[in-house]
Amino acid sequence: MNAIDWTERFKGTKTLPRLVRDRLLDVALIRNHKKGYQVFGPENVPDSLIFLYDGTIRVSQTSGNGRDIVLYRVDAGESCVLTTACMLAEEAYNAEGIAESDINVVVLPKMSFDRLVAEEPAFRSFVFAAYSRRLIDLLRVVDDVAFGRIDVRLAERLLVLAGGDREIAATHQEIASELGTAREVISRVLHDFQKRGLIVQSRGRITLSDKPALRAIAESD
Amino acid sequence: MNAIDWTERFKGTKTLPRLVRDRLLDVALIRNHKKGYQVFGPENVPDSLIFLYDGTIRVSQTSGNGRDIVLYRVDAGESCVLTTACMLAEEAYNAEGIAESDINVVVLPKMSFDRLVAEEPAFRSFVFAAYSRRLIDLLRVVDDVAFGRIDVRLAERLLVLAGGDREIAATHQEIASELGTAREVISRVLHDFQKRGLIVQSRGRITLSDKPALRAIAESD
DNA sequence: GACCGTTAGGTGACAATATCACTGAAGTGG
DNA sequence: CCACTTCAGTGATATTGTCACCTAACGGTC
Repeated sequence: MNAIDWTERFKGTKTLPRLVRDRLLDVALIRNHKKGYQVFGPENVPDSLIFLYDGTIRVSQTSGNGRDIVLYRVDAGESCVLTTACMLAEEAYNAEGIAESDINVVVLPKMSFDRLVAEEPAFRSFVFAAYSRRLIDLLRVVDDVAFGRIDVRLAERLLVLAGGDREIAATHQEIASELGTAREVISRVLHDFQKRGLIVQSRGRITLSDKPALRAIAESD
Repeated sequence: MNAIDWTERFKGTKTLPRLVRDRLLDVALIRNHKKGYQVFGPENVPDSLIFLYDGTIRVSQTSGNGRDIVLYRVDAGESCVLTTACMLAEEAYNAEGIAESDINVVVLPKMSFDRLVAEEPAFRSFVFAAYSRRLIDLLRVVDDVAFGRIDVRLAERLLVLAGGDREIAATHQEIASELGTAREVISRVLHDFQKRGLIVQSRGRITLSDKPALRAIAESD
């Protein structure tokens, strides 16, 4: 028996009968990983299903030459369905999931997962919702990359990264990897934002001094 | 009882017990649509699951100003899982599925679908495989758009569109919509291909006269 | 503090792609 | 033949990406 009842944490498990939940607590493992750990990747295809109990996982795609783009983030309470896709993929792909903070994950063996999907409607719709959510996320990424302007996308991402705060601790390179572009491009646009008084920069740090203006830019599409 | 046994056509249904298949034939509808019909779209979210018996569906995304990009194609024998994602989506999205030829689809009510997923492992893995396939497809699109060169992508797409044939009946605008770029860009690259003797153009028609060379360009990544 | 290596960021030149505004050429239906 | 529409070509310009190189800031060490 585990110390914590993680079944409380997930939409797909918290409404299940006590008996089923106890069985789950029995067969699932809880794992702790440090920030920076690769949860999955091309060379590291897990054979179990992963539920994120605590922390954030950043899922990104890497190009041949060193450029990256962030596809989406998995937050606490969500499952990481791309791993299941990876299992089934015969084609090459190059997405990877990196722990963006220290994380706690619940690892559910494939067999238990299968049984749960079969027997529990609530869990089933949880899983389908997770898949759908990711599909929609990817649609958004495609739209942004194919049709979006870089200043609009940057303003938007700055606001997301800052969250409720005014400060972001990130290098230009890291932000470029968020948006799938080159560092120089980010440097120039940030420089422009600074000249217009929207942000203040120091090494490895950006302060959003005019969030409303950034929001106006982000929403100009 | 339907005239044709469509359950023979799909990986997820052809291995099912006769009894289950007969039940399916009973509850599902077969619909015929003309080329150009919108199978689903932002204004047209179906509440049933769709299986493509015959033909091809082109799934594309539309930007604010008239640009498009093709996300993937649904071929005969596959299911169209994006519709299920659309049902669950609370956010706005702008993907649509258009019949690229006359099509026959099997429309399965959501309830029957649910029951089938619950009761039949073979059907369940068929559905999960379909989701995974689309996720992987979208990863590829993101990769291409974010990191790919336009001449490489065009060469690749020309070969796909031609299939076993040497000729393609498509305007520059249509090809631009495949790749999510502007007509002028396609015109210029095609012009270049023609000067290099790789293709011959006439109005609304492209002949691939040197496929090996195109393949070499397509694979130069 | 002085020294040194590393990383973050700035910048100019140029290439690739996108946008805009226009042109003419090729089909279509009267 | 003549309008009319659709398709394709092209120059000018804007945006974004690439390359080469530089300087500034930081972190250790002595």
